[in-house]
Amino acid sequence: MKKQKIICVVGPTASGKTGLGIALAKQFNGEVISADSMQIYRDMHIASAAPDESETDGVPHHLVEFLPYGSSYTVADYVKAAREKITEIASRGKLPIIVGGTGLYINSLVNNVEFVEQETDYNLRDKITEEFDRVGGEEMLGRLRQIDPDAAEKLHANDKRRIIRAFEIFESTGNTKSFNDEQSIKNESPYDATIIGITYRDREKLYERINLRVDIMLENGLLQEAREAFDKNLGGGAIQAIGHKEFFDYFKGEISLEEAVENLKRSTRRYAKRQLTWFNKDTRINWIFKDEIEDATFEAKKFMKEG
RNA sequence: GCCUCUGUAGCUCAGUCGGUAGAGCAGGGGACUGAAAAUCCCCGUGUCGUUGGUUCGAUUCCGACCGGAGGCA
Repeated sequence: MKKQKIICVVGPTASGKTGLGIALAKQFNGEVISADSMQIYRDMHIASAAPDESETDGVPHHLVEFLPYGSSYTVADYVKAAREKITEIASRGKLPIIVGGTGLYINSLVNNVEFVEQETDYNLRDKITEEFDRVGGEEMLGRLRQIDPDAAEKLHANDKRRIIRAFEIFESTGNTKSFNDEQSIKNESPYDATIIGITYRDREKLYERINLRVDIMLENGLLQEAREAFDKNLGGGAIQAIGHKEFFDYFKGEISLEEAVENLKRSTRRYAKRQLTWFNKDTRINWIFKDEIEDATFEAKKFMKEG
């Protein structure tokens, strides 16, 4: 079976993924599928740095700003939607270009992780969470060791979310997390992916870009957008976004605007660092260092020819 | 000019009754399979301003010098 050719553009925030993705789409007759866990939501255009129409320059963008602010979305939802988009784009004879910084989403898609067809059971999750809060992490990890020692071994007692999820899987599917994980990657990926990573060799330069971008977002009305999010007071995935929550303490009068801005810049820097940790271990990535080369698009094209 | 205080990790500072030092923040490294921009784990050597002296031994005591803050003239 011939594999479907796809291009992925990954990297930390503020590295220039969006621009590179668009440039490649224009030159190779492609369409962009976002792999960004925040750009999926509406009403956070500025904070999520979703591309403007002036930027996209006619290149179709998929899975961007299509969900209501307060809704929930999961990796499984993402992978399913992205696969459909890839098929659809390819059927039109165009090249699918995945652009984004959410490592979990990209990895799951490219590695063909197959999730169990099942809705998230939030009631079950709440129930297990209550139990966790009652007996503590050590006890819960001990119990997990009884049913799924392999999973337990990889987790720390403080890793509440993952311990809870392990029980959630066991109780809802009857299988252990480690069994499910194993099953999920049995089938070979249908994609022939060329992965291009973009970043700066000098971390300081990346951080300067981040700080600058936050200032620009503020000029573009970030505060107003955050204020609206604060007033909406909704749950869901979007409330986790960097760019809104950092202002909430300011709106409550607990910190100054200056402090809020500093917190936002710091959160973004730390996020970029985590993204780099994620991508750095993926040996398939062809890296482009923006502070060392003159033309990122030209460099990216070389990798595409090799692939 | 004189007096007092001060100079320790990138920053703010603690400390050593003389045996070469530690917190917070910043930062670094790692993990990651249904919340992932989330969540979790690990990481502190720095000419203790410079230079002499006392001492077995000085970042710690003494002197001078060079910075900084304040006070008196």
